[in-house]
Amino acid sequence: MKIEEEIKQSVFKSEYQKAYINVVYTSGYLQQAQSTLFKPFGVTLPQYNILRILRGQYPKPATISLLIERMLDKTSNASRIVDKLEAKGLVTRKQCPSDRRTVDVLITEKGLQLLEQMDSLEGGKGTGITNLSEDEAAQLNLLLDKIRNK
Amino acid sequence: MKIEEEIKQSVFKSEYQKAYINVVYTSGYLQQAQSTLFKPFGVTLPQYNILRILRGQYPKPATISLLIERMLDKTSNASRIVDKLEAKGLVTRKQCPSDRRTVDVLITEKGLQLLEQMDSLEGGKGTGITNLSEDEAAQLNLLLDKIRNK
DNA sequence: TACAAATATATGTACATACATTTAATGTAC
DNA sequence: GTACATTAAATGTATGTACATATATTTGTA
Repeated sequence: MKIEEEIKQSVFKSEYQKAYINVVYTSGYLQQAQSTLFKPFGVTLPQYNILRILRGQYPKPATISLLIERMLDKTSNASRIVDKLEAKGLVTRKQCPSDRRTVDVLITEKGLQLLEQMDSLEGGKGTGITNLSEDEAAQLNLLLDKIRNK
Repeated sequence: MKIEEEIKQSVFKSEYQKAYINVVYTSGYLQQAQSTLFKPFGVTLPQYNILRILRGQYPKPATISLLIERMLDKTSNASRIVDKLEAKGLVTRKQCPSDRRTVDVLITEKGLQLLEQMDSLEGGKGTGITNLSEDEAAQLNLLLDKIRNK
């Protein structure tokens, strides 16, 4: 559906303003879809993202700083999301001996197994961007990268 | 900057997965920029969005349902955002006489003046999508609309 | 009319975000 | 080596999101 219909606003100041709203709206749309998909697994989207980063590091641990650096939303609070994951037994946290300010966060076997289950879900229909051709997806990536050119 | 560099992940499962992450990341990037811009005015982004909808209706009031329908994030809680705006004197809320279940929310003079100030900000550099040509913005809109084709 | 279903809004709770502050450990200048 | 700045992580607080539930009102229907 066109963005005009989605938010029932027919007039935009410019194609730019429309694009801004469209990016934000589509992001919400995609995240909500994925969040619904993940619900049965008992992890939220931010928690899932942290788990994926940790799997990328595995079997090395990651510090909180590294998690922040790689998170999609850099201003979010990694400490507290790791709290939740730790409470569920999906990660462990222990003080790093060489620099006692930092914390080694490591995904557990249980965490790895959970991700594997969730992968099978993603493997099928994927990320929600199923209506585009590969070329269109690539084109979209170019345009989005260009937006962030500082 | 390319999304690969932004989140320091060099490998994606597909152009689709990359596009998903890119949409979400870029949305956060744009919103954070706008939020920073708006900070001095003492309203958050969701609050600003509600104010804009109310101005669109002015001098007619809007119900909470109408606000939800037009909000970018439809699952958010309009009632509580209106609470905050009311506390700041930017909107008024009163029970509608013809249907006492509904509430008439109306932007105040103070709210209109605030928006006008903020417009001047937006009017200049605009929405953050300043690196695209008009054609590219239009192309982006097409691709994003297509993603949401159910 | 009575009464169940639908609608509009508000509220409770868990989680996350945004941003400032705190605490502890490390690095560096003198 | 003490003093001060820097860094890493945690914590406090206000706001917002997601979702379930509650409350009041209206609508539809037997």
